[in-house]
Amino acid sequence: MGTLLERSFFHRRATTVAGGLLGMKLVSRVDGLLTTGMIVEVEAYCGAEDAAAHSFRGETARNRTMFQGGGLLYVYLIYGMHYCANVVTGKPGSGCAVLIRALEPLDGIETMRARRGLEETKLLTNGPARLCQALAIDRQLDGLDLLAASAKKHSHIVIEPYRTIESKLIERSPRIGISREVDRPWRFSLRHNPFVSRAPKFKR
DNA sequence: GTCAAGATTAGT
DNA sequence: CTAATCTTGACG
Repeated sequence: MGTLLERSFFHRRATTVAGGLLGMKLVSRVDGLLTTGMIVEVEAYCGAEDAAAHSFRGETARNRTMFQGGGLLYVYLIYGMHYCANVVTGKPGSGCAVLIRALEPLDGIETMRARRGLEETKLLTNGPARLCQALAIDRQLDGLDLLAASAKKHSHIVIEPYRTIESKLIERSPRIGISREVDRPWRFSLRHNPFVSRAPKFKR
């Protein structure tokens, strides 16, 4: 087991936390099955100052967790069929979070293959909804505290330090799949990592 | 109440 | 390129 992060790690700007999450290990224990992966791609979303964020227009039943403060897991359903996982950042009320977009599979790869119905390792966790399916993350886990890892809990999700990433290996680019605030370079990914969902692209 | 769009993915 | 699939938020 690795070291547990401090709450203060998450109480910073979403863009800062986003860069800090690269190289860390996302650990899932669901149904007694362990699956983990190194975070290689994320995107920052920040409340009232970011029209692309779910929290932009204030708190609703769906985005409630985004306003509960750093260190919680925010999970939402998109396109009626896919789940996406975010790490809430900032202080309560700020409505900021970091979307986990891709992982490099580490432990429990056979479990991931079974959940995804695929053999190809590269397609297991290289997308926000794909990694949720591989690690069995769904709306039931929304609001879970990433710092309250308890061996007693049937299911838990935690993040722990894994690799130190040099800043020169971090690439910033525009976020994917949004229609507002399209030029903000708030997507962070590890250069040369084959599990990044899509090659970074910039407007020309 | 009605309705279009959505932080995506898999398949043609 | 498009279907899949359904919740959410905007508007009246």
